[in-house]
Parts: sequence; C-alpha cells; structure tokens
Amino acid sequence: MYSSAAIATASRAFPIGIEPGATSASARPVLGPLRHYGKDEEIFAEGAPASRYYKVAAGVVRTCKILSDGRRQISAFHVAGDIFGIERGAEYRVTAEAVGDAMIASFRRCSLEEPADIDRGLAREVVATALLNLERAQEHMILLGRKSATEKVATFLLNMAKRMEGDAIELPMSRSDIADYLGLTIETVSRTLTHFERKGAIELSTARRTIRLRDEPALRRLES
Amino acid sequence: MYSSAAIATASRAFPIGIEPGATSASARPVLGPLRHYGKDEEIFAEGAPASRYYKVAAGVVRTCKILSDGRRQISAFHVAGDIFGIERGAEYRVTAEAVGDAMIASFRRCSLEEPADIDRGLAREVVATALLNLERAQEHMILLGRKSATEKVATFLLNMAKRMEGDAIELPMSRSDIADYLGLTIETVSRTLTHFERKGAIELSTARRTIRLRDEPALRRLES
DNA sequence: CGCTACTTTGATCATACTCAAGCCGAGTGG
DNA sequence: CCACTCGGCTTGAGTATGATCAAAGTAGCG
Repeated sequence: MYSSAAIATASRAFPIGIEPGATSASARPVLGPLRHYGKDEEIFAEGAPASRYYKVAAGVVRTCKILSDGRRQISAFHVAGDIFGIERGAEYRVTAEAVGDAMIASFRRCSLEEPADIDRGLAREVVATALLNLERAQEHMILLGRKSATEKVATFLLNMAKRMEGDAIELPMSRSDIADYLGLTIETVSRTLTHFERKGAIELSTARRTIRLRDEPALRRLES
Repeated sequence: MYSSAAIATASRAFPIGIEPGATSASARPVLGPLRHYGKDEEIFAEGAPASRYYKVAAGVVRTCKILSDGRRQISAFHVAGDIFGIERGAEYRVTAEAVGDAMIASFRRCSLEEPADIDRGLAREVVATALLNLERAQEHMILLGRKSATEKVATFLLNMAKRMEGDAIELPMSRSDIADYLGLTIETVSRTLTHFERKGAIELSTARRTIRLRDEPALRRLES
C-alpha cells in the first residue's frame, strides 16, 4: 500500500535549499534504487553497521535513540530531500524509522572515506547536511533543556508551518512522536494543543491531524 | 594572568583519538598564533561572521545559546585538542566563551569552501569533528529530553571521568555551567551531588570543585 | 579580617507526569 | 447497516519532581 495522504503531504514539504527534482534518484547514477517503507518500518537500527546514506524522496522519517526502559527521544524528523544516516564511525548511533509510508533512496557510504574518486558535489552535500543537522541539534537542545511545554509546542508548530509552506499543517506524525520529539508526554502535548485552540491561536480538524494557524503572532509570542 | 590550576586540569584532559602534541599549533603552519582568553571571555558571539575555526590548546570552552530572557543552554564543553566554531552558514549559531583561563589557536575558515588548495588532513579533521559533535548532540538530547535530574548528573559525572582519565575529577566549570548544560537549576545540581555523597557514591572536596568517584558501578546504575 | 562570589540547604510551590476514564473515527464482521 | 473493536486522542484528578524564593555557609582574595 502507498497512502496517498502521506505522499501528498510530503510533496510540498521540500526543505530549504534543496531542489528535489534536480537531485532525485533518477538524476544521480550514484544513488541506489528507491525503496518503499511502510508505517513504523525500520530503515536502520542503532548499532548496525553504517554502510549506506539515505535520502528521503517522499514521506517523513524519524531518527531516535531509545533507553533500556523504553524511553525514547526523537532527535529529528527528515522530510523529502533530506539526507540522513551520516555517521562518523562504523555504526549508526540512532535508529531510523518511517513515520508513515515513505520512499527512500540510498547509496553506498564512500564519500568521506575515499574523497578522490567520487562525486564531489555529493560529498559536499553530505557534509552540508551533517552541519545542518548539527545546527538543528543545537537549536533543539535549548528547546529541550530550557523551554516550557507551551513554548515547546508553539516552537514545534511554527517550525512545521515553515517547513510545510502553508497555513494548514498536515501532521504526518502521531502525538506520541511529537511528545518524544519535544521531551513531553502525549497528554501534555494534547492539553497544550487544546489550550491553544481555546485561545483561538490554532484550529484543530476533527481528525486532529490537521492544524491551521489562526494567530501566528500569538504563537510567536509564546515560543519564548 | 594564567591560572596554573586551570592549565594543570586541561593538560591531562585530552580527548579521544587526537594527539595534542602531534597536531599542536606549532606543528601546523596553517594555524594562527595561540591566544589567551580569561575566565568568561567571549571567543565569538552568536550571529557574528563565522570567519575562523578554533582549537583548544589548554583550558575548557563552552558553546551556548541564550534566549531573550537570559535562559541559557550550554550545548557542549570543549577541552584540549577539540576544534569548535565549525559552521555551515556565514554566521556563528552559538556563542563560545572560555570557562576558565584558556589557550586557543585559530585558523582561517577555508577548508570546506576551497577544498583543493589546503591541507587535506585538516579538512578531514574538521569534518570528523563536526560529525563527532553531532553524535554528542544526539546523545545529549536524550539526556535533556528524557532523563531525570539524578540520571543527568550521574551521566555527567561519568562522562567527565571518562574524559579526564582519572578517578578524581577537577571540575573546571561552575555549578551554573553544569546546570545550564544539563537543563537544571544550580540548586538541583547541588542537591543531587550532596545526595550522591551521602549515599557514598562520590566524595566532594572541601572546595567542592574536585569530585572523586567512590562507587562508579552505583553511578552507572543511576545514569539511566 | 571582611568583602564578594559561589555553593549549599531549607521551605514552599508549580509545572508537567501518572493513572484512569472516556471519546472518536476507522476498520471489521455479523 | 449496525454493533463491535481497536488505536489514537482527549480530558480529568491527584501527585511528584524539580523550580523558586530565601537564607546561611564557605572559599578566595583584597
């Protein structure tokens, strides 16, 4: 199966500075074939040999770490055009899973180890992605360590809105994913969203997966 | 002035996989001269043009982000041998400050932009450092988002002990720095440390800046 | 000494968690 | 077509963890 909703969402969720058409799998012979992953399917696991890089063609991917007792922290969501699975060492340090249905391209990890004989542009893109992820990680750390639940959820909504390029956000991920991304519980995420709705800052669809920003300035005041 | 205590601490705090002697400023003509920074002195500020990379020769450096109301999150501490100030864009995204007295070498940022005409080993070291920082950021996010105060402090002590290569940890940073690194308040950090001391897991010096691990397995059980 | 900065300790409080129940939409089978 | 179930989401009540406010202790340094 290949949920049309998931793909429709992803198709207008291209990240900053990357043209998905120009760098798609078909245009780059280096890339391996596109492969489909179903909801919650594992792409690679923490501790597995890091032999490949991956690039999202459609859908959304989460990368996370899990403690022995099951507590989980999602470090990032990756949307169409994003490269993930970049590692310094021989093993993946996070687990990657599809949030919904997703199409993922992959290619052999060689760029940084043998820099001479491969596509220089690709190597540069990989390095730039790593640095972008580091930037985002630094931004996310201040959210996790120093922001209140209200500020966390407001920041999350504004970031999603920016990435989605529209006033209505089709959330591809569950409350559980959002909670593990923001370092909260699902109850607190839910309560905060209804609180925003009561204040007229957002509008929740009946299915609760679509969010329309009604008062973006109000959210911006709340984000800290 | 150049406190001998700070330097003595730093001299045995070399990070994993980097020989400080072999890659010191004097051995690399690319590096600029060593410069001294005093306690809390700013090395670069968030938003400033990112024109140089920096490498710690002695002492400890913190990189942090600060919210408008003064809340601060320290994203990392850098010790001797560590490179910091690596950016993707044109501006620094974090502020870097010396924790105590420190000696810092710097070099012009050119490696990633003009990869052909510069030291390949240096470029590789810069990329490896960026990826190492990303690894640490991912590890730190699960600490910030999902660990209790007890687990955070236990993890911090074990990490410092690993970096310091000795059973006694000479903490170069204040309680305030530790709190802003772990996403806690100074009171909680202090209470947790005295709690560990009462349980016999650690031993605090009278000056409270030196910590000896008495029962490392106990801390390891607490760290998650 | 006595100031200052830092740390510890105590009492109280609030934010977000836990436990629990109920709701709603989607899918399933009678 | 309707009842049923299941998963995800919401709502509520009570609680606990860590924050806040306040004060006292301690080291370093003039």
